[in-house]
Order: sequence, then structure tokens, then C-alpha cells
Amino acid sequence: MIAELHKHPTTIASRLTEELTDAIVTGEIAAGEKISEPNLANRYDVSRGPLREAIRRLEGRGLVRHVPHAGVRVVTLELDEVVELYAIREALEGMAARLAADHMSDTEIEAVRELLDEHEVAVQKSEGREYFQQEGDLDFHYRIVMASGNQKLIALLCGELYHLVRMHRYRSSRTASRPQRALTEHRRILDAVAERDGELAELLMRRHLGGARQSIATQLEKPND
Amino acid sequence: MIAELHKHPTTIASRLTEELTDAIVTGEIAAGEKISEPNLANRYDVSRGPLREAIRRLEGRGLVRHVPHAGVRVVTLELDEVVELYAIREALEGMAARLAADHMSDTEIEAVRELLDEHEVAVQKSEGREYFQQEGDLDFHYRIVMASGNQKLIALLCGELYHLVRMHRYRSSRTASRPQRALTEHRRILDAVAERDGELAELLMRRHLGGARQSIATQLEKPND
DNA sequence: TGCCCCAATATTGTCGACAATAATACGCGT
DNA sequence: ACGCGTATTATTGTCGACAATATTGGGGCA
Repeated sequence: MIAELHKHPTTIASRLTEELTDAIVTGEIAAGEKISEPNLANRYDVSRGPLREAIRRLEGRGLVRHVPHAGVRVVTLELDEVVELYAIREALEGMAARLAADHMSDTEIEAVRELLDEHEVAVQKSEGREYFQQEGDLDFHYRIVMASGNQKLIALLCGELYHLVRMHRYRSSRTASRPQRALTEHRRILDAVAERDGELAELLMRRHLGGARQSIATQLEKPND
Repeated sequence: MIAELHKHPTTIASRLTEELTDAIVTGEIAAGEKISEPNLANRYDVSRGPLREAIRRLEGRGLVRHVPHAGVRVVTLELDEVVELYAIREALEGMAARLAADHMSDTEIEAVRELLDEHEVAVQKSEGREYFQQEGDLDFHYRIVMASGNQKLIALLCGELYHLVRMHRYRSSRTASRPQRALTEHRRILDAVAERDGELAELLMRRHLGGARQSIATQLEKPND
């Protein structure tokens, strides 16, 4: 009764895609690790056929790298790559924030405002230690992107890049992330959206992500051991 | 002796991925068409195994849409989706132009300048009818993106989104595309890059793509028959 | 002793057949 | 004659076995 409460009779390959995605994102399958098909096959108790198809999809999500006749390796996601990723987020989510200011409904804005309130109590509960990064629907950035109305943009940010972002979050959960400040910035962005000021929303979002990017870039300088 | 001059012994699935990508982009496999596995299997004279893997990759490139137990269909790429796509290009390639201004070497700049000269003669040869859209390395936008230095950005624009852009080009080869003007704008952008003025390069690139987007959006209003 | 070549092994790539699900067509009842 | 349920058919999903390629270990030669 763990899974399969969904009505649609899903396929093994689809299920595997999600399971493997999660396993990689959470580090259950270590970064840089070589994926052995026979190994994973009986680890997840499936045949190699569906497994290979799932891997091809992971390839499309940028979570693994494939070289013919040599196998696939989980991506490393070095810090400089994360910096690149955040630079892209800056451009794309900035755009999303601008669009959201036009498309987001009042009720949705209110819903996100309540979401941020919940985040507030979570932060205070953990005594400002970390902005407990919720995922998917519970993530502020996720909601903003979803409200942009641009389907291609949504697919890009929520489909592919998001997994890499999650992957980085899991690894550096304690470092950086000044939670109280991030929360404040989220509120400012939402305010701009509520005022239908797309330009400001974009500016604030870019600054928000730009700060995070620089914070990561700083870590990149100094060795962390 | 047609192919396989490359040293790396490529796999059937990889070859199929490229062949199918091209077939879809050029319209050889019509948009919206349902893909039958047995059909394609003996059409390309391969087994269903590699074919399915190739399809999964096409799925990742956003060229086909898959629903479990119902098969895959080639994407339709309606005009409003193209508009969305160009909005994304605006953000991403604008960023690429800005980065290229910092990273592009002088020799590479000169090479692109010569490329634009070749484009010029091609345009004049066709009497300004169309900017004969070259692909890959011969495409101006491609070169700018490649010079950005951001690997993730390159993968995104040259790997996935580019195929959709090509797909749209093939379908509307005659419409829009004021070639002389586009060429001039390309030159201006390159000039800004040569002067290491990233801000201006970004601005010009965004304006360049924004114009194209609005041109497409205009077509979207009026029925084209 | 060190290097290179070759054989043994393991892994990836490919294939054909079987099972499960969805679409289709036929026949029955009203 | 029309609608619905059922049987048929075709397509997708899955599996296990075989072939091809890369890796690893050992042995021979300089």
C-alpha cells in the first residue's frame, strides 16, 4: 500500500524514472558513481529493459551522463556547475517572476502568502538554522514558475533544472541559506507580484538568485575541508 | 561508406536518435503524427529495443509526447508555443550574448564576422528573399551561445531548444524573416561583443529576438489561409 | 623489472518472443 | 435501428537470452 494508489496503471519504466531520480537527488546513489545495469536491475527487482528506458530519461534530465559501450555515471555537479545553473535560474526565474505578476490570480497570490507564513514558523521553529526547503508545490520558486503561464518555461524549470537544484540543496543543506533573509526576499518578490509590478518582481528575483549564486561562488574559492 | 567514418563505433540507438530527430524537425515525420513502433521498426530496419530507447531520448528533447499504454505522438508546436519558445530564447540568448562579450576570443570574433559576410552573399544571391538559415556551426546564434562559456546554457540552447527552433524554421521558411534586417542586427550584436560591451550585446540580442517573437505573435492573430 | 600484448571476464547493446493493456469491431438485446 | 457489452485484434510494455564491445588480469618478451 506504499504506492499505486493512483488510478492510472503506471508502467515500470515510469515508476523507475521517478525512483531513480529521487535516489540520485538525495544522494542515495552517490554522485559520480558508475551505474551498473545488472546491479540496479536486481536491486530494484526489475528487468534491464525498463531500467534502460528509465536511464535514457534520466539522461534527458541531465542527471546521468552516458558514453556508448562504457556505461552511465551519475553527474558530479561541481560547484562551478551549480554557479552556472544559478546564472540560468537568474535569467529564467526572473522572467518567470515578471510573467507571474501578470498572470497570477489574487487567490493564488494569497495562497502563496500563506505558504510563506508556514515557512516562517518552520524557520523560527528551527531557530533560524535553515530554511527547511520544501519541494514541489511547497516551494516558493516552484509556485512562481508555475504561475508564469509559459508552458515551455514551466517544463524547463520544473522538469529538468529543478532536479539539479534539489540535488545541490541536499548536499549543502547547512551551508549558506540565510533563511530569514531568504524568507524576507521571497515576501518582497510576492509583494511586487501582488502589485502587478512585473519589472520590480523580475529585478528582485534576479537579485535574490544572484545573491545565492555569489554565495556559492564564494564557497568555490575556499576549499571546504 | 555513407556514415561510420567516425572512429567511435556508434550504437544503433544513438544513430536512430539523430535520424529521428532530423526526420521530425524536417517534417518527414509529420507533426502530430502518432508513432507506431512496429511501423518505424521495419521502416528503419531496426529492432524495437533501440527504437524505444531513441524515442525516450526524443521525449527528453521535447520532440515527442508520451502517454503510457497509448503510444507517442510528435509534438504539434503551435504558434503560441513558438512564441513561448522565443520568449525563453530572449532571456537565455540575451544572457549568452552578455557572457560571450567576456569570453569570446578575438580570433573567434573574426571567424564569426567572416561567417556573417558569407551570409551576406547568400542573402544577396537569393535577392533578399530569405536569410538562408544555416544550421549548427554555421548559425550565428549557435556561435554566440557556444561562446558564452556556460556549459549548462550551451547544453540547454544547443541541445534541446535548438531542435524546436529548427522545427519552426522548416515550417515557416518563407514567412517573416526579413533577412537583410536580421543580418544587420547580427552585425550590431557582434560589434558589441567585439567591443566587450556585454550590456549592449544583451540588449541588442533581446531586441533582435523580441522583434522576431512579435512578428510571430502577429501571425498568430490572423488566420494564415 | 617494466611494458606490451593477449586472453578471460564482465558489462553494455541488441534481438525476438511473451504478457498486459487499449482500441476496434462484431453481435445481441431492447 | 440504435446502444451497449463482449470478443477480437493490434499495440505497447516486459522479459530473458545472445552478440559485441570495453575492461582487467596474467604472462611473455625486451
